[in-house]
Amino acid sequence: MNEKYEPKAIETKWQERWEAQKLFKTDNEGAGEAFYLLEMFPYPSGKLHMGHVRNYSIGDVAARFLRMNGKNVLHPMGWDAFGLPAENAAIKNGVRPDLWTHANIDEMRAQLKTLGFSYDWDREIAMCDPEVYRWTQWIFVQFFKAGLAYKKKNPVNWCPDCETVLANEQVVDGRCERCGTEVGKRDLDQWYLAITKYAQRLLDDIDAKLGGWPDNVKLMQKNWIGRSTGAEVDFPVEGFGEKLRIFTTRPDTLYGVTYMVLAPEHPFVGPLTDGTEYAPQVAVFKDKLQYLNDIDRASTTLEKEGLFIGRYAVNPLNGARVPIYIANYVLMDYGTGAIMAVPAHDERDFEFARKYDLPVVPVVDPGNPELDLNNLTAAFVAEGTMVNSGPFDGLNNKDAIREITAYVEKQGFGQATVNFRLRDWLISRQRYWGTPIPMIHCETCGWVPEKEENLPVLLPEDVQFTGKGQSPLTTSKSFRETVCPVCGGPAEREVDTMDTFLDSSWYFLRYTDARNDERIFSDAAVRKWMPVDQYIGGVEHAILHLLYARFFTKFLYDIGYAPTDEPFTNLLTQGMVIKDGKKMSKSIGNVVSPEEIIAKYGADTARLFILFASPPEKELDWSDAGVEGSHRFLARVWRLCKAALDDAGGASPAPTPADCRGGILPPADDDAARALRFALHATIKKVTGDIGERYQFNTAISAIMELVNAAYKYKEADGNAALLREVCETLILLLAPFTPHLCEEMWEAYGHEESVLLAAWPAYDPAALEVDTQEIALQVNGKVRGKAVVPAGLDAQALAAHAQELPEVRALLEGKDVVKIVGVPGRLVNIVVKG
RNA sequence: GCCGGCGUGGCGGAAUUGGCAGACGCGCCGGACUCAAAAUCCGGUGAUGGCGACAUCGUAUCGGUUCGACCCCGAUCGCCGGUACCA
Repeated sequence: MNEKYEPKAIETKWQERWEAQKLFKTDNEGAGEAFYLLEMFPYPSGKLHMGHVRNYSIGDVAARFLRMNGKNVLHPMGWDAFGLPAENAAIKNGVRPDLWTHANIDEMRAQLKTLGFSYDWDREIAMCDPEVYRWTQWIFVQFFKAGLAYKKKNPVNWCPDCETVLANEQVVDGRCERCGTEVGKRDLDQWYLAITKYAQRLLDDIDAKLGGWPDNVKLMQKNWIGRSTGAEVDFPVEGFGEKLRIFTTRPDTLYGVTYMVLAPEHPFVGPLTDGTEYAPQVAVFKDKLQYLNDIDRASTTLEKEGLFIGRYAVNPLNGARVPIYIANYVLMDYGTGAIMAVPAHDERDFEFARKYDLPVVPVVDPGNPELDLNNLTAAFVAEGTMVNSGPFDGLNNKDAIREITAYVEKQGFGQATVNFRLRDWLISRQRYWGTPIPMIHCETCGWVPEKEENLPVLLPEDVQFTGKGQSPLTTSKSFRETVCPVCGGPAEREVDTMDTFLDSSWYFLRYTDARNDERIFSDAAVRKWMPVDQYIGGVEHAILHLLYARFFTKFLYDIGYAPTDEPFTNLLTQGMVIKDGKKMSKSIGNVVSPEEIIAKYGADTARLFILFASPPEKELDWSDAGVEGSHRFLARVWRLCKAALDDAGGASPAPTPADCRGGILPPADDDAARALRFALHATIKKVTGDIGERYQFNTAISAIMELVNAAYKYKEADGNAALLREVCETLILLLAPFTPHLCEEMWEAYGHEESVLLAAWPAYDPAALEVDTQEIALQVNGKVRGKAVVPAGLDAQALAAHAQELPEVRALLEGKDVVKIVGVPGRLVNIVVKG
């Protein structure tokens, strides 16, 4: 071993050796219990950032730990390679998107290797590879065949900057998720996936099957799916042939309806007003709304505005005649686009009623004498007793929901319904750099899928990147013109490509059998590995990616391809990397580049610091001084292990770990040695639990630091060289998942020929943790008043009894009246006294 | 607004779930080594009072439950995240 810890040479040496030995290659037939460990794959932007380093360091520690524990670990990496930046580069600089992307992939792969991550590169996939997107297209065809992919003309979210449509999920605060531009609306004919058909299952399985997911992610998905139960009720309209259907979650308030509201875009608005004196005002009102963008339209702070349209509806329950309005606060794309308004019990309706002087009829009585029901100052939305509701008076309103719904159904006025907030997934994109939608339009046969044996439908290369609102594929005549797979007549290909979220919705399945060119993956392979045992990634994917991936997996399960209908058993969402209280970003200028840190301190230091600074799921506050500290620690470990090795007579003959632990080396059995052994085995126990069960790497590292401190103390006191060597040998194993290069180098110096990754994870020896006595705290009325040494293993009662005899306790109790004594084994004795 | 989460030294964070608050690291202070510095090693470091063994206070604030509360309950304040006329 060198005198000094020099990471540069060590890291390159071991990275080359690992690669040459294919150390990280995983065999589908390999021995050991299968464990699928996955980190979210990156978009190949070209440069790794600290978020990546954190995500992949967490995964790599887990992977190496599991391997050392005898698991057969699948730990793959790939590229979410389709997407806008490549296309923008093409528009701006005329670079081919595929070349641009592959250059970035090469650069990022090299960076990942300099960090020493243990990926099986033989399974690497890039979603832009035709051999991969072939299967993305195949899945789309299966969706189509199952009736779950359809084309529909609809007002869609349109990003004027990206010049493409966006899914609801990709509109964040009324802005494009990708570029931040305000999103508008356009009427377009687009492909959808019917995710709403899976809404109930996606919701139910959150509680039924996602026990290993964080609660906040589960809640976010639940809210996003947004199930609400209620009833649809038909209101006859005076002088109009059709009934007006509304959706309500509060059928108990049906007797309190004082007006109706339609969304301005509601199809009835025209027929109800055309040719009437109200028509011009209605036109003006609708016009005004058009000028509002989505952000203002959706804002709750926008003042409610409405317009009476001159017609009346009739409440089917009590025959009340109520006016019909159109208003800006009712949306066409939820429920039926029409509501019954109950101002007494809905805040929005109340606000509107006050403004337009509409009657407020209370039907739920809170039973609060201080509240004047006939002069409400705000809507009453809580529980209460039914009033003004004919036969339902006197019921609790919760019960009335059930009773009135049943009555409505019996009378044929409507029925109980469930509504979801979740919309079908719009997947068409007017872009080049994505998976072509493998559909063909034929004048006679309509939309038909490309034959599966003809997949992939390749991206054409003879396209022009104009950057204008149409898919660049439109400009390729050779692509567009084709023949109908059904009738053989002339036909046209779909020119839009797929949302890139489709790629990430199934990539994890492909890793199980990444080189299969006949099937999306073999049954045996997917059964061997799926579901992913541990998935690790950013919480920003809590809704979009994780919901889509669940949807795809359920679908593939239903058609017999996936062995489970949930993809990810356990999920760890890692926190952001921040600096000076803000997210690292170029615009703020607080970015620390991983390359810099690796160049200065080495990959091991970077990995160690990023894991030590914070528990994985929390935010990580970057600190340059902290990095320095981590580096110092590694140098300290190096010196300790070198000294221990030299003092114990060098590497030769190389003892096996078992020799070291079992004791062919001279025994040391004094108090100091026993204390160090205790520390060693307590550390093994703690680190094993922290990595294997809790995923709390920061406390695992601090425990290792404590062991190092204890070893130094022992060494300073001229401790036994053989024991010190034994401790260091185990220390190397404990640290190996975190700082693999350093540990390989030391492991080799300690006389081992095989990689430390192939060594067995140390097991703690319970015998070393046995003690005769232990120190406990002495409390009086819950306040610590002293310490005492007591025999180990006393139960609560025996401990309390023993305590009474202790001189320390007697001293504390002088002149006091003991009420009782509480003993907590191994911890403390609390003496409760009077006065 | 609604739904979550969080609030602990100068800083990052421990306290494995009701049992010795502040582990570990950073920073700072002191000592050893050195001609000197760096590096390294050792020690100290929540606040207040005391030379001192020690005492009092202390986990956002106020109150409660308990022998015992950072942890459980109630109220308040602040920050973060999700979502938002979803009927």
